[in-house]
Amino acid sequence: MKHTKLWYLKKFNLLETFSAEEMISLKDVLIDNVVKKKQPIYLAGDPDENLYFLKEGRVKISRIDESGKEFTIILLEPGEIFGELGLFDDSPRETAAIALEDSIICMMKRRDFEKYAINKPELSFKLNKLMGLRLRQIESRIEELLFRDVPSRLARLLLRLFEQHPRETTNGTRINIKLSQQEIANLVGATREMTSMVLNSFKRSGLIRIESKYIYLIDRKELEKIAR
Amino acid sequence: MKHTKLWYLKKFNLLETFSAEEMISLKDVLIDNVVKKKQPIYLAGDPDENLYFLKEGRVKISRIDESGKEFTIILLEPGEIFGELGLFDDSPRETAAIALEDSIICMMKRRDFEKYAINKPELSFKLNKLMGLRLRQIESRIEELLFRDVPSRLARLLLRLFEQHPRETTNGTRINIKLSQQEIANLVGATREMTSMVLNSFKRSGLIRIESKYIYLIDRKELEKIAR
DNA sequence: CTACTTTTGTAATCCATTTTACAGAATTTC
DNA sequence: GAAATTCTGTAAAATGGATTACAAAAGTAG
Repeated sequence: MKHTKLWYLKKFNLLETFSAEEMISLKDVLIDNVVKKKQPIYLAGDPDENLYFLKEGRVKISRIDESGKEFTIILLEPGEIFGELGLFDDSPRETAAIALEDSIICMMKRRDFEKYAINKPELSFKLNKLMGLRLRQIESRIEELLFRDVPSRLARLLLRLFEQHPRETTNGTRINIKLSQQEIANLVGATREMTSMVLNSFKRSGLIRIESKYIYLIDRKELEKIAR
Repeated sequence: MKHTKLWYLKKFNLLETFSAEEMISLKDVLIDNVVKKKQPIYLAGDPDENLYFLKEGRVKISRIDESGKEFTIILLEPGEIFGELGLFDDSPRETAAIALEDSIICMMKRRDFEKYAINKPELSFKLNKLMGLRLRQIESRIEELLFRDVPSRLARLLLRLFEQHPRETTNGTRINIKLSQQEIANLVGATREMTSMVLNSFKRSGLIRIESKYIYLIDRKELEKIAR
């Protein structure tokens, strides 16, 4: 965790790459879209034609196996780009993107993006960097899955979420997404039951507090100890 | 496994992107290097300055945790590019690249590559595509780790290796890399002991045959069944 | 060819996590 | 605001795989 805080989030708002005029010309290819909570933006198996920008709300990217088991690869916050980033690949998607809250998604045909990218090496570079980052993130997740137990993984997840989706309130810092235990379980790669147990043990030890599905940070030090 | 055989391997030989003249001018920035079996090309923590092309031999890319446990992310064959592909990122490496055989590596400063990429959107595109592919591959590995048991994972690994590193001999198809059980274990995310047991059960059931560390395919159908 | 090192086979024990199975709480819907 | 649904807490039983612990085999070096 070299790049703390919002480093990776803020750095990669790809739309920033475009100038004011370009943004105007982009309007024709960009289409805004409202997606209701729990609705999919795309599912595994869909053809892979668009790129998306999350303007408002929260979206999760998940892999779901035949039996319905789900693993959530990443939670996105506004400003982030998604939609299998390996450009110009016509194979169907292997992930699903699902809105966790009512969200506004802005979408663009891959081909159109490609046109812009040709004249804007900067754009390709940014995308490259972003993908490199995602690659690393996901490699870390594998390492966690293999070498850490559930309490450690959960502590790590919470710390990550406190960094990536923080919200300072009068009652302390909280993760600014309402997550069910099932969603959390999908993020750490454990069962809902196990997640419940560990989460409650964290509560009892005074590491966190949960109020109407918002998780508040109480004792970062101790959480970090468990994260190892 | 949509893209069978050598699809992803052959498609992405980045050096192909360059014309004959360019290759000549590239000679100044490309440096050949011989690496002995078991020697690292780079280790986690190293500054991240070069890109590499594997010309001859085999290289594995691994994550190794503090206690020395290793997980091998990918095995590379000649023609493949490696070295954290998120260009222009100066953070230190998180993976290690280690030669599995005596290998010839061709290396290039990131900055130099960058210079070429600016005038060659095609190059960035290819790299993008490659990274997208690696991203997917690694996401599949996560899914496997979470949802499949060791026999299934091992069967899948073998099938993958028979596709990616095949060698037809008079005694049948074999995986053309000598892998110890430990290496295999690192690839499936299991212990050496477990890997030994399962590998032997595969032998006993007549799915594979092992001769001086080369694994030969006998019964693909049955292997696929176990892979589920 | 012999000694040394690395790799392999196997099996008993242990343990973290899943599975199964409910009951109670909280939310959403009508 | 009652009924239906979806979430949460907990705990006993089952289990897949890690750990531990050696001995045997294979490979390598002197």
